[in-house]
Amino acid sequence: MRKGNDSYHKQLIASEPTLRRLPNYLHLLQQILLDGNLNISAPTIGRELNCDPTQVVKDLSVTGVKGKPKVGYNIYELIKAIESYLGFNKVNEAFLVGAGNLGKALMSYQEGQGLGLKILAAFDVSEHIVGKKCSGIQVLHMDQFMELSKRLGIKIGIIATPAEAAQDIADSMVKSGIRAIWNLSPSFLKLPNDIVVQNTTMYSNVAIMLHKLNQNNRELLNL
Amino acid sequence: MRKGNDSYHKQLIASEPTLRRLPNYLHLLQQILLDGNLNISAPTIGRELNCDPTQVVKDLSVTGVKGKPKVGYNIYELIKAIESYLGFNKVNEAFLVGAGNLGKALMSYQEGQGLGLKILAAFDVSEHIVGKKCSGIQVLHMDQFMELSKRLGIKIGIIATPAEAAQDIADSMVKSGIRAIWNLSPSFLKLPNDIVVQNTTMYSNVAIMLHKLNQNNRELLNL
DNA sequence: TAGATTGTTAATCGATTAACAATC
DNA sequence: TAGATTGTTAATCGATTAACAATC
Repeated sequence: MRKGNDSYHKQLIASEPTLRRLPNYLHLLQQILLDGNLNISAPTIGRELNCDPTQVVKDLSVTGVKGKPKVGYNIYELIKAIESYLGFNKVNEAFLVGAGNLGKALMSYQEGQGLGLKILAAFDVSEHIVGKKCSGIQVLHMDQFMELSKRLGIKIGIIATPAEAAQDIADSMVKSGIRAIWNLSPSFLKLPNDIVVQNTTMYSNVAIMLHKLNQNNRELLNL
Repeated sequence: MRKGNDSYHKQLIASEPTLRRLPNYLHLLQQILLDGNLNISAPTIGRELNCDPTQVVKDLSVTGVKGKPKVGYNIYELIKAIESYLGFNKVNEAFLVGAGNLGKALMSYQEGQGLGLKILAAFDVSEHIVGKKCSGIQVLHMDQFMELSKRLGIKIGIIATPAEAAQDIADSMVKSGIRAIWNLSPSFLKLPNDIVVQNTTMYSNVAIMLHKLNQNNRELLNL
């Protein structure tokens, strides 16, 4: 199976923690590249990102990029490899539902760094926002969602609505052929198993932070 | 050490995955309680949240709440215990810096479910927003941040600014006595080790979602 | 060459899952 | 009582860390 080809790299499956760290590396590398550097070593990355250098090496190994002892990794090559591994280099077209504050925030992200996603259009039901443009993205009425989504063959849906509306929207998304849903509403979606769902609730982050803070306080009090 | 007291529960340390799941349980329980139910079993929670019942049992055990075989847990008791465990029952006063779309989204969360945080004030530098109110929260100029933060003894800071401004703001926060920082900007902060930092970047979520989606596609193609 | 760094393999650590006794 | 469910203990699984040989 393609044994003779050195440049061939079997797609390794990264663990979720690794997957979560890869964008951090990517972000750092993009900055370092701007500074005019060509190579970077795992220990340097570790120092910058406050994590273990051997873990950096392990994480980066999933991309198939080989570093050189004493020199490190070629930054440009690494960036391209991570982008490719994460699918950030492809045009990942998505529809966004919910053009409130959170939806607008996502649309403005798009203008800057990009998120690996290309939001083709946003949908809402409020008269105040439908028909307007946010960060260059047209906001359409939700009525048009199903037809447009089907016609354009959209595979990724983003939900940034209040919790109550989320399940119905998710169902519509699945019906229209969407395969992956990024759910930023604080509701748990019931969906077929073959649909990829990524829940991003703000709550869990606060929970972890408060717990660490309380833990710290307890240690200070010697409990 | 307080051995005779049955109601005494030594504060167990939950793993980060557990901590991440607890708010999900909490959210479900709050809904179930509204439906008029009094008790809930781990298998039921598991079915609702699509996760393993034994894991639910293990996760809930950190709160110290005891369930009854065949009956399950008392929902109200469980809610109170999780809230208390996560520190959501206390008034966790916080200052928010950055009243753009993301900052506004956070402020509107506050009105609804609450996030376990009480945002006392928001700060920004833009004339367009300074002096206004968002979701009932006053937006002040960043110039006032340090003094007010010190005077009120604020311990939690939230950063929802562009990446460039984040490090300076974080430094100001530390200087003014803040002990925990929730960083929603896509930048890595360099801070003293005793400061609790919770980074929440949108990127990692997209990364995981795209990866799962591509993985799914690959499976469909039998690769 | 010497020393730093990669990259692999093994060891440890921790979380999840399974098994089962206790109990309502 | 019988059966469902808790809750603990053990087994498995997986991720991180450590050790070290390879190599530039």
